[in-house]
Amino acid sequence: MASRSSRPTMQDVADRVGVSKATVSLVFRKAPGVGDKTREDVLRAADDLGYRMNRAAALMTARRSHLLGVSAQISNSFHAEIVENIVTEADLVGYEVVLGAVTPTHGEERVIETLIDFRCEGMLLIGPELPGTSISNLGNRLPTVVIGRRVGVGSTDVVRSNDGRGIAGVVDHLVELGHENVVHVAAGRGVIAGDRRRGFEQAMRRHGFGTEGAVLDAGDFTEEAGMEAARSLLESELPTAVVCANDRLAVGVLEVLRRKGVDIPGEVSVTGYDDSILARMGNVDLTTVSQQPAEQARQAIQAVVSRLDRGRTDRVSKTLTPEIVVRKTTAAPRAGRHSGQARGG
Amino acid sequence: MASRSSRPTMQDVADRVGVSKATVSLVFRKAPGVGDKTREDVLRAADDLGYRMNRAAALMTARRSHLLGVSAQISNSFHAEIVENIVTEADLVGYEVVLGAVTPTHGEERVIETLIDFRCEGMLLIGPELPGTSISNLGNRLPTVVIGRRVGVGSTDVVRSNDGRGIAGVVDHLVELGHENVVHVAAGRGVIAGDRRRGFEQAMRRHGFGTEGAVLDAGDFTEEAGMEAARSLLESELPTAVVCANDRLAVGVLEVLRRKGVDIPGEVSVTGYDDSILARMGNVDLTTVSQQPAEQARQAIQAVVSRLDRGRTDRVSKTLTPEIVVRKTTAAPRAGRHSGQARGG
DNA sequence: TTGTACGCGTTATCAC
DNA sequence: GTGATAACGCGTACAA
Repeated sequence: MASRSSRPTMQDVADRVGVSKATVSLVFRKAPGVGDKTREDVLRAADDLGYRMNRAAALMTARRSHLLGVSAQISNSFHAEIVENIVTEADLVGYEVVLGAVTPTHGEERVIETLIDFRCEGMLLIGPELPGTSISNLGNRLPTVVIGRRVGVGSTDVVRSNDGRGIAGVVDHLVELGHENVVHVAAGRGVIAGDRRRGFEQAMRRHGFGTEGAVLDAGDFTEEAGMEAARSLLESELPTAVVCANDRLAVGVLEVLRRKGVDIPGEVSVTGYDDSILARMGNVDLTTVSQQPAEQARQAIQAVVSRLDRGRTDRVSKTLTPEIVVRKTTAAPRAGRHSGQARGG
Repeated sequence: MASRSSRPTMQDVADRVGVSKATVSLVFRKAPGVGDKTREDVLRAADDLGYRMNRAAALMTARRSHLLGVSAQISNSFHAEIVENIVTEADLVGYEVVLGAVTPTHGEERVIETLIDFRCEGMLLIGPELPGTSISNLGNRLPTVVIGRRVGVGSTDVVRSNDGRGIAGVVDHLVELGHENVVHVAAGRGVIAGDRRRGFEQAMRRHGFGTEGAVLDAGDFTEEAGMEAARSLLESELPTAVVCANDRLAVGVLEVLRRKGVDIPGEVSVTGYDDSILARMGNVDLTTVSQQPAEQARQAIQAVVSRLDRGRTDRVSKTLTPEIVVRKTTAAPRAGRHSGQARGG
């Protein structure tokens, strides 16, 4: 009897049916070249024995792993939403996702190395803050898709939404409402933060406003940074509108302003970016910008898979057009106010 | 020269130093029995060659993998917060986390099977909705810790916060404020939802109120379910307070009530559960219950690791005491109102 | 420290 | 077209 103490192996299944290991392997990989009857027998025997393939063993020699690495900052609900869509899409094309969580104690480089160690064939980076050269190097090692930001160097695939245009839409909206004194709460020196900041500055200048002193760098994309930025704003005369680099910052800003009794949007308008669940719900009702996470996930999977399964080699760079979502945190400024920090140009 | 086209192997490193594979293996596993000079030589050679261990190969024969599987619903920011803490804690004790995302298209069973295939030695389930017997079976296969819920059967380790008591604290708080007409928005038939629902009913009865018609089942823990529940509440006379099974439900409830012009907490008080970022921030300011995610993560890691590294065999069941966090969505009911749905008992 | 026998699928290559 | 045989991959474990 082929019942050892440990788990059944492929050989056990083969013995039971009276075929060779190789045949069993073919059956499990759904490869052609096995007769219908044999195939059925193998599957039944495997089922009887409770056999499951040993992934470590398979991974060791197989050319393909059908594994995709995804690095994301899961505390960001926008990232989480993209991840969910990626998992679904990957499933549809026969791939499995290995998810690496980027946290304050676990940097992106480390997460990526781990994903590679797990033999991922392709890599999806959600909103990476890595330098472009690092991303480019990674892209040379294996098919990589950057989601949500620009990459200046190299030939890595990119799926993103036009951040500059998204922020410009927000500025246009505010200017239409009559705002002249607008401040941007930026999120540090990363590429995404930079694009949004530049988008803000350009839009302001286009409308004839200066940008001197109109940008306040919160340092990163968290609620805490937003709260800190708001406290800093409160130290001098408030602008009539605050354009935040993402929803989390906006939520932090709202939190602090509101606690100080500032009426939103009566006294100050506030906007976010991402249209995350945070923005859509519960008394926040944030005017923000949608980045179509589901669509970005779909395109990203298409991009890796076309390289992996169909040998595509040319660079894909897909830029979606973001859409402003006007909710309740923006309104016309109070009459009689003068512009303060943002001086006319 | 040992430069093949493919990646360098352990043998390449060994050849370069003039030692055996076995020695190199020992060095990389930080095992004792290698002289200091040899160790240094090996590390330097490995560095020169750009050698990285082949995890698949190691996993195939090694007794230990030092991998922990974590199943979580990352769209839930409370889960995400626990995951982040787990990653950090695992790091400190020399383990790596493999994260499985539970989504609408990816059930828990499937996620867990995948984690096992990856050779995880221990499993951490965050707020699982699996039947107790499935969890118990899993616990018999490998060290498992359930986080955030009770498990009636089996001897699986559990780290949780006392949900019944948490909800009771909320009810006490509302009753103290003078509420008599309180409705609970429940989240379906899962264990967590059940505990909270029962906690609600018991607390109400303890205060002398009936529970007939005082529970509205929203079906699950999402914002959408909360919105639907709120619409249903609006069809008849509103209660003076709504106790939701978690923050996401509460946020959905708030969203709909507020859009209908209901004053919170003037007309209706609303409470959540989890003290997630959703509750803490941005105009929501939700009265809720803290479950100490960092502490739960810490204890959960301690639990698996004590089984894995120190051979513990007795069951661990740690129940933390939740703490109510009173914010701005609860207040005394308007004078002159009569109790409606929740009839006195 | 070092041989060296595994472990468990995969992938040629070969026979019918 | 079906299936078998055997070599192979890359560390680990254990005896020497």
